Order: sequence, then C-alpha cells, then structure tokens
Amino acid sequence: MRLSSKTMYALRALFDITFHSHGKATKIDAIAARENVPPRFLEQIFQDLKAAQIVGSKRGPNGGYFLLRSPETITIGQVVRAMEGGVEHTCCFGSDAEVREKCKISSKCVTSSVWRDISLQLNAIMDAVTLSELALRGETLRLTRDSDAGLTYTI
Amino acid sequence: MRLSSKTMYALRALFDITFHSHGKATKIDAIAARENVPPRFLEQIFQDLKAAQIVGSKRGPNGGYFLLRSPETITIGQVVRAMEGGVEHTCCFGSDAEVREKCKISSKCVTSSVWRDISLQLNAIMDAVTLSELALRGETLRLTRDSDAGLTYTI
DNA sequence: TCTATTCTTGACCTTTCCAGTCAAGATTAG
DNA sequence: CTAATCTTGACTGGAAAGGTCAAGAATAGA
Repeated sequence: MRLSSKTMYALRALFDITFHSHGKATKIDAIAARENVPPRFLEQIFQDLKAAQIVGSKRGPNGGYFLLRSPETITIGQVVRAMEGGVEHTCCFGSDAEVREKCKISSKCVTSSVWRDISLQLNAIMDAVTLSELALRGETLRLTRDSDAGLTYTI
Repeated sequence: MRLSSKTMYALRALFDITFHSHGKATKIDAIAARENVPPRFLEQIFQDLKAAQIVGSKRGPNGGYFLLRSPETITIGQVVRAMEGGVEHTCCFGSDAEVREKCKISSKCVTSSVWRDISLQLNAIMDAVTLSELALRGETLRLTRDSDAGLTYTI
C-alpha cells in the first residue's frame, strides 16, 4: 500500500524537470544532485518513464531528458501506473491470467470486486493531480529555482 | 500499490465470518476450507486481526473467531491498516523519524505533500465500505450460504 | 477429571522483489 | 575525433512476502 521509492523518485524527478527546466533537456546527474537521488538508479527510472511515453531523451553533449507532453496533461496516476505496473489487485479480476486461474473461487470473490471499485476511485484521484499542479505547490513552498547546489529553502 | 495477499485473505476471512456465521465463533479450518486459504497462514492473520481489536477468539471445542463489533462498524480501511501497518508514504511527512531524517530535502519535498493528500483520500474511500456492504454484495452475487464444501456458484 | 478440540506463541524456511551498482556500448555536439 | 550523455542489460545484497511447523495453553463436554 505504500509507494515504492522508485515511484517517489520518479515523481520528484519529473517535478524537478517541470520546475527547473522549461522544455530544455536536463541531464540525469543534475536532477540526481538536486533531488538527492542515486544517479544510477535514476537512469533506470528514466528508462521506464521513457517507455511509458512520459519523457523523451537526447544523447550527447547538452543532451538529457525532457517532458514529451505539457505538464498539465501529465498526471500522478500516469506516473504511478508506469512505475508500479498498474494499480493491480491480486485476485480474480486482475489482468494476470495465471493469478486469475489460481484463485479457485473466481467470480465469487466478493472482496476483489470491492477492491476493483476502490482502485478505480484511487486512479481517479491520482489522475486529478497533474505535474503543473506539483510545480504550483513548489512555488507555494517557496522553492528556489535553478540552483545547482541542491534545493535550498528560502524564508 | 497492490494489496498483499495477507490483506486479501484477511478481507475474505472477515467476509466469510460475516456472511456465514452470524455472531457465532467460527473455526479457522472451516474458514480456510471455504475461502481456500492456507490454514496455518490464516492463524497468523487472525492474530493480527485480534491485536487490532477487530475479532475476538474462544478456545476449546466449539471455539473459534468472531467479530468484536457489528459488521456495519468495521470498514475495509480498518482492516487494511491493521494488516499493512498503515497506508504510509515513504518520505518526509511519514511517522518514521529515521525516514524523515534521511530525506534531505524535508519540507521542500513537494511530492510527499501531494502523496499525503492522496493517501488521506484513499483512506476515506476505504472507510466508506463496511463488512456489511461486503455481505450485501455476497447476496447480490448469489453466493450459497453455509456450504462446508466450499463456495459454489448458483445460477 | 480426562480428553479432544481449538486457539497461542514463536521460531523457522523459501522465494521473490526492491533498491541499487556497474560495465560496455551507442549517439551526437562541437 | 572526443568528450559528454543516454542505452542496455547483467548482477547483487538484504529485506519482505508468503508460508510451515511444533509445542503449549485453555476449555467444553463426557
């Protein structure tokens, strides 16, 4: 029921891109430094984000990653689903055929029908929050922008 | 983001008690057989449910487990929190002091503030569904009651 | 009181996955 | 050409998930 740190890192990294570099490609090391994320791990994370069509990349000097769509159209839900492989419930109604097979009481499984409803609602909640909303919150929290030395809190 | 099978089993077991045995103590083996859950594992699960004051127990012949409160007052949220140890987010705002310490960007962590909002909403959703609601769905799905040979679907 | 039944406690085990590292290669700007 | 940057994929240690098991304590009913 908790978010993996992978997802948390992904959210932070995307927030970072949105907040610090408008449209420009940003390199992993810069993001990793600002957001305090293991760089090697972040590489892996960005591969997933790229596969999910959330970010694009550019190699070579002055390369990096950038958002493929505008921040208003990228939701928390999209990111979470990309990282966690969907908000799945374990039982009968799941997309995994093997799991469905294993559950002997299949369609009779009341709990999984309830859980499906719940996860639908959860997805709706997560899709109601966009990256630009995150950036807005960043403003409210008075984050300083474009500091390479890491985020610093200004009173 | 997925429910552990432990939680799923707990939900199924509680549904089973609510649905099949009104007020009476029910033994683990009967529940395990009907719900197709490993009996030994179910023992462990009921210990947790007992610690969470959701069920009570009675030893000896004709003993078993029973709900401590009425089904209308027991919510999915309570069960999930009991089994998963709370819907925690990993970062700064969490209850774990050590985790909070480790997160260098503490209060500036926009994502965790967002995630806190989301998990509050999720808890609300889960607390809106009660055990008696589960039982109701059981009726709707036309489950047969009190069959020791396992649940059977009747058309 | 004896006994069968049922929960209780806690140790133990196996497998999977999370979180993270690393190396070698492909691309491209300058 | 070369330095910067992403790409691919293999690898690993530790923790957590998912169970199993045995010995003991309590209790209903004979």
